[in-house]
Amino acid sequence: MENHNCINCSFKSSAAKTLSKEEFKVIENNSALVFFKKGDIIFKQGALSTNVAYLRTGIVKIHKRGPSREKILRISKSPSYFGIPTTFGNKINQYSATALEDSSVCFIDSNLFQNFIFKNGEFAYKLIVELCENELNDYERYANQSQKQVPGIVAETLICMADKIFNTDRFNFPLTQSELADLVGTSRESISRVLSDFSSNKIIEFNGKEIHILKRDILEQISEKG
DNA sequence: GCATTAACCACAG
DNA sequence: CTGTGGTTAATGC
Repeated sequence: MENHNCINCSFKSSAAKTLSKEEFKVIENNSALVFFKKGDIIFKQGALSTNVAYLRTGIVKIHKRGPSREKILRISKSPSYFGIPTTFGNKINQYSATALEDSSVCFIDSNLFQNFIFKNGEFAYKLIVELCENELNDYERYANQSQKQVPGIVAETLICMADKIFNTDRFNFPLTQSELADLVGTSRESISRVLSDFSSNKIIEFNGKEIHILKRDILEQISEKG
């Protein structure tokens, strides 16, 4: 287990900021800080879940086995909890989490975590806010994605990544094309075609993993048109 | 009918 | 892992 100091951690969640010195002492002794490499599995669907997972740094994908392929449910960026539903909703993990970039994760004993929720209203409230925001985001994506055509969804996803994850129009795309297909519910081939199409129309530029959004206005139009 | 969209397959860098 | 061509099925003028 990594030596770690929670009270001085510069990656605290907004919920954790409400904890007292004493509570940090307790959390320090009942949590583990683990570093993951890109591609490492953080926890796996089907395994027993005994901890709450907090993404301290990095980016992960949350994914679940479907009837034929893997479905990517969400991309989660630090700082965020990403194992709450699977810890409290069901003893067994209902989904997997895999690091898309080098990441660090705090695993917190779930009994202790539960205790904070009981004892500390502000902590609980902050947590609920985070869970609600995630849920609303998911609803938004589901509503859009089930009705847009492939270019529309891909455009939406690129814009979302630029705005919410990387905060720039030029970034290293964290997913393979096949994973992007699993995220938006289409085929790998369609993704390849749409990206080439965007590229030949000079809407985006990409070589390998690096994506550069050249014409954001057009991309937004495509996203809205569906 | 004819066009469009996208999935599935196959094969090649 | 990605790019492309052929084929097929569904849907919409």
